[in-house]
Amino acid sequence: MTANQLGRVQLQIMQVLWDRGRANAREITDALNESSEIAHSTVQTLLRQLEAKQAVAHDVEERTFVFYPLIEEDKVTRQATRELINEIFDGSAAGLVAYLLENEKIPKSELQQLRKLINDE
Amino acid sequence: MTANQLGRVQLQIMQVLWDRGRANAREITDALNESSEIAHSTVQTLLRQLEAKQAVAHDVEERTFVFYPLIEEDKVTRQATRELINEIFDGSAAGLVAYLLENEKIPKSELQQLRKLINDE
DNA sequence: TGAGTAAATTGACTACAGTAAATCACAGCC
DNA sequence: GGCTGTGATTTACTGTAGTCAATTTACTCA
Repeated sequence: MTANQLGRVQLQIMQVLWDRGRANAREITDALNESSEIAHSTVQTLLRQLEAKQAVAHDVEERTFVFYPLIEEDKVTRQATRELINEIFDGSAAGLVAYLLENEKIPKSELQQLRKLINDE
Repeated sequence: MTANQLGRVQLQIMQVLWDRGRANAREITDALNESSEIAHSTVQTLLRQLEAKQAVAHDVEERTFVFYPLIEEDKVTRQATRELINEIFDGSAAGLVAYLLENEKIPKSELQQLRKLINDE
């Protein structure tokens, strides 16, 4: 199956879980509500969807569900990045790097670190 | 709202148009069929959707529609890249660059050019 | 034992991408 | 004038994300 493709809000939920390791639905709703309004039942629906695609699982503790991630953040990062490279940058990671250097303003301090990185390659 | 957000196949259609400047539905279908099977009527449906969201427009020539892009490739590139940075890399373009340098094998020859780029910054 | 509460479950709806068959319209041909 | 092929239009269906309200379930405590 096309298992791990996440929607916008689904991804936000995963990020809460990656962050905390485990959390119940209420905690996730509260966390998401810090950036934008979302109903608790919506979060629960999305948790189900995530469970259906085996992105998360849950234990029962004190009769509430405590969710935890099954897929790794790194895998999602890699996959999302790859998708951008393939669909937009014609498969060239270097093309994306060049684009970023030319078009995104990167703070001096971070540029310094990147310079180090690239010279070590 | 989600105005200019393109689906997977919609993007492929746009790429054909950016490439050629203009093309009729048949030509687009043929181009897409080089990589994977897709019915002509599907392409036509998607062209309508693209027209509805004002991503393309058409002229009539010899009673067939000749489509051309209304949105610029650059805008889509920028927007897709920004989305990745914001959703996955916590808003940090430098973070994405670092990730790419560390995780994507970039050919030596291209690394050389990137080095030049980054040192000019 | 019954009220209150918190969580889970159910059900319903919108929106959109992708899929494509069926049908319509017309121009050129025999 | 009817036939055929091409392209446009119509219609229709699936799947999935996101949205929630309403209902059910389960437990606590007064």
